[in-house]
Amino acid sequence: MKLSTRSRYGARILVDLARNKDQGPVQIGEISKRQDISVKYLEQLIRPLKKANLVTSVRGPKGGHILAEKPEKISLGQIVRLFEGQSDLVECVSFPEKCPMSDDCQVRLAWRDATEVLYEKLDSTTISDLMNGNKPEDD
Amino acid sequence: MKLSTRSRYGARILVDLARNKDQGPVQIGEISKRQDISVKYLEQLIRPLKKANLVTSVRGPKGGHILAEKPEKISLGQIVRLFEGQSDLVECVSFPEKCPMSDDCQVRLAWRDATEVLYEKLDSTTISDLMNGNKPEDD
DNA sequence: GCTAATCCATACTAATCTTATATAGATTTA
DNA sequence: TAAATCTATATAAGATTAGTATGGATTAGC
Repeated sequence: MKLSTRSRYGARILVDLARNKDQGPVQIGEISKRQDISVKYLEQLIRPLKKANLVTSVRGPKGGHILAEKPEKISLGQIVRLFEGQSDLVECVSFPEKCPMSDDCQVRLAWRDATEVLYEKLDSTTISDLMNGNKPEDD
Repeated sequence: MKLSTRSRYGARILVDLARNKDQGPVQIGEISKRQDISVKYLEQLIRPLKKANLVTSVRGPKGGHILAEKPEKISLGQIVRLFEGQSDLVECVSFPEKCPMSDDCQVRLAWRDATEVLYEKLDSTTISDLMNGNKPEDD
């Protein structure tokens, strides 16, 4: 039960943008150096962030990426839901039809409740909570 | 971010044993039929459950498997920790040395807190909570 | 117009993990 | 003696992950 690096990197990218938002659009190359993530992989990760309206971009020279929302408005929950193919702990939580017993399955309800508790926590943690501190560029 | 089937099956096995604890030792063949898990796979899954002292076994004819603890004493948290190779959401939570920035990384602390909240919930959910209901043998 | 930059799509791959199944027995006890 | 657990290891198919590679199209500052 492990978060994908995409979620972890996604969080780091947004924290990086939040930290550097005073200096105008932030270029992928800069993020790449600071976060040690390849430019090409960053391109892949930023795309969904843009689709989700968490990031906007400026094209052309001096262009780059900017947070589209205030850091207080972006939560880890949003990021994780965006990047995890399956955001529930078990499939039958969101797709009860995958299991013939789902109707009155106590175990399913337990996985569902645990998933909910987890996301309550993630949803209440924002980029703003994470951007302070002594340059924790990692994880 | 998905639980392995081993955790899910582990929970189902223990619930099955709890439900059938009045009829003496429960044989792997019976569990296999009820839970639709192969005998050989069940053997693999029961071994760690025994090592963790959640199940005891009786050998020989009429033998089988019995819960070693009361259902109220076995939690989903124990099961998940037992079966998930990595029980934290991200590696650096338990192994900060994996990341050079772990010392004062805010993001790491957030993943740690989310992991903790999740396990608080799993630890407070017991097999006893799951064994009632209309035969939910699945998930 | 040149160039720095984002944007887009897709393909490939290496490695790892998952989910079993298979094989071949040793041991225990009704 | 036979039903059952126990042990250990090997194999394999499939999925997923984490990236890299390829090859460009587009935008806009200078």
